[in-house]
Amino acid sequence: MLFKKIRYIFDEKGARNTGIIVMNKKVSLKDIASKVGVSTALVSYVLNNKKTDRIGKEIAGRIKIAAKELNYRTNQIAKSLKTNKTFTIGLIVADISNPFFSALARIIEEEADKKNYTVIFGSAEEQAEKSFKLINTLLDRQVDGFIIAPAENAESNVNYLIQHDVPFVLIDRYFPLIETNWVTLDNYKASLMAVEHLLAGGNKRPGMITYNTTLNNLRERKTGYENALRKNNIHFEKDWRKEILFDSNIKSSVEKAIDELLALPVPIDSILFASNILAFHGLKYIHSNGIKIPGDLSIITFDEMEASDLFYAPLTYLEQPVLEMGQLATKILLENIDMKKDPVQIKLDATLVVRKSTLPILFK
Amino acid sequence: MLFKKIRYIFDEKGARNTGIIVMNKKVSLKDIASKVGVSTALVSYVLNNKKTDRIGKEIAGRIKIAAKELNYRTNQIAKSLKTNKTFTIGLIVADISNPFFSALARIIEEEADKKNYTVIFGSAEEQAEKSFKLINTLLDRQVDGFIIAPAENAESNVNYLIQHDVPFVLIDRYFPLIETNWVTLDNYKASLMAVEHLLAGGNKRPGMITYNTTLNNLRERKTGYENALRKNNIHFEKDWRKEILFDSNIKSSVEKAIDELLALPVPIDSILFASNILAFHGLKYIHSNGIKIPGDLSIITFDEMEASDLFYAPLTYLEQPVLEMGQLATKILLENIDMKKDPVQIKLDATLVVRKSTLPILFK
DNA sequence: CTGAAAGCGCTTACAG
DNA sequence: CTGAAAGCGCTTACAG
Repeated sequence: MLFKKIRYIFDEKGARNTGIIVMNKKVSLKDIASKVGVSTALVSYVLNNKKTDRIGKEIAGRIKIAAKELNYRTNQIAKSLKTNKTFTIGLIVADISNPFFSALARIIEEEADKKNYTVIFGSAEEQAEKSFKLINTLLDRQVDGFIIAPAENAESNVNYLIQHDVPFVLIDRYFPLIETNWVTLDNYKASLMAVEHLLAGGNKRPGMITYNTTLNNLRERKTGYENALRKNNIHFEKDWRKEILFDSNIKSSVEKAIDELLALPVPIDSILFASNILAFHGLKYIHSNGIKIPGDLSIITFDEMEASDLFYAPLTYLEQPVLEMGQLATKILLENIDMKKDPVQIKLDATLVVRKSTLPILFK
Repeated sequence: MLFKKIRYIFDEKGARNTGIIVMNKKVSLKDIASKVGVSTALVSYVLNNKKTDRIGKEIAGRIKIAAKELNYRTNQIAKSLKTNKTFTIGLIVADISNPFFSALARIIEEEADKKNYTVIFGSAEEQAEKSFKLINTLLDRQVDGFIIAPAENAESNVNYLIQHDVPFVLIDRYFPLIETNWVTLDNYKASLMAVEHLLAGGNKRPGMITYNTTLNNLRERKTGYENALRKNNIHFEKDWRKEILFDSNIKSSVEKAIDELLALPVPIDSILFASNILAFHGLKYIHSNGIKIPGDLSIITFDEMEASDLFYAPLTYLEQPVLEMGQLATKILLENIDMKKDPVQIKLDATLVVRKSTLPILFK
């Protein structure tokens, strides 16, 4: 990756002297300095617009011209070594190919770029050990900070960052006991809203399909569901809620869960899915079993479900403010990189997008 | 991002001398060297497993222990400056949040990680200028090479990389006149196969909806379509093919295209969509107009269309071998980083996944 | 078997 | 207004 470059040797007056072909060499400050006949220090000052008041206009002009002529590009690695700053942030999510995370990645990339930061990413697959490995790999590369969607049981990772004074912002999930920056959805509120929407539509026995995890975002979705029932004087039967293991075969687990929910002595009449992936598999199964939505079953889910636009009953869903989430996380991180600040903790509201899958019973 | 670290001063024998608290300092080779009482050179050799035969076992052991005790982590920036190698690759695609590209990103990340490479990404939004800017930003950061899905008219970007001797592999698209590494789908063959599938099902007038672009992957899809008609003695009417502008409102452009295809004196009886995005919008519109698939219209599309699993007529599609594509591109790139090689050009076959949307007319 | 020294390409405190 | 020099944290050719 070396530049083939013709470098000329110049005398003090800048007149071309000899043409010597130097292969595989990028042009450095030194090349500019020797072309113009000044020190590298001066070149550095001029190109970085520092001490502008103290440097002769004429010489500054000549330096800039020479830099352009030689097609100079600063070696950020060298600069980083000296300044101890890489203008790079590490993004660690569960899986970059998950639509939610890739949407976030895109937004973070754009926000970062505005401030001349670059993004390195890694997928930790919901595994704390993988995440720890990634953190260290990226720290070795001297990233200035992290945006992380932490895995279950990754408290130690987060504490590691705190101990080492590394700026970071958690996204999507956080650990209630650890005082740090995070930006997430108000999952409790969203879930409560979802279930109350089901109840308002005339449903009496809402079920829930979620993951079996201690991740607080999903725990809050469970609590929201429970409290919505309580508030509405509906006794919560624990058989109404099914929890899927992260590392199980999601498809068959969801199918089994639905079978069980519908085989109850008094079956549930509606389902809240805790994620689009769960909803996708659930919907396919429900549909293939000839169960009518919303007639037999009302359905609501977290996360946008574009896939259901083509379904006869497009799904009602809780839309996450991904744009705001990504922008805020990046903003908070970059501020913390510039200067250590007090932790900022932000819960954003979901938007309930009502569609056919929760049509009230009256109109079914 | 500095490590708070307690550093001790040791005498030549390695016995702890004084405890001085040094804040915000990462441990360096020098710290290990002074702890063990050897030169940094020796420490470097030991930790990199170089010249192992020449270094005393005992001293090597002490160095390794000290490194572990001090929690040493090598500063890759410093190493990169010296070795002129960053173990970083740049990934430039149109949009990282596009499922096709985020799937590729995930695979590339994994392949790269196996060889201790890290990935920086950027979205060029199908704009050659944005792509050029990204290339330079990442070059400044001394990436070792690139994987790029080049934008239309980005030949100059590619030539720039060639001139500067930067290793890279094009993915998804390439420029026929530029001799370089690339991995793409055999778009011509895939398109031919798709149209012949439509014809074999009894369709007589297949239409096509694609983008108006000179990108060769999409051009090949056009040629494949034309040649399939020719091979089967069907006269190609140019009104059968509609081309959407990249920067138009995709949804309304697709709707207009479908209106026109169906308003022909003798309307088309089937449609090949050149991408999942086109198909998604097309399908929604077709469905909302009460047109039956495959009864009134057979549909086939490029790219997986998970979304249509829930549709009453799941789409027949041409599946791209994303895994193979990502792995090959990464492999070729890393080989080229290690040593300059002759260009490798690979076309991979699509898999035709037949589903209900192209049920033969006999069975409609 | 081991170390002193130079150097990667920058920045910047300091001296003039 | 300008430059010489040190130093960021590594690697490695060279000398012993």
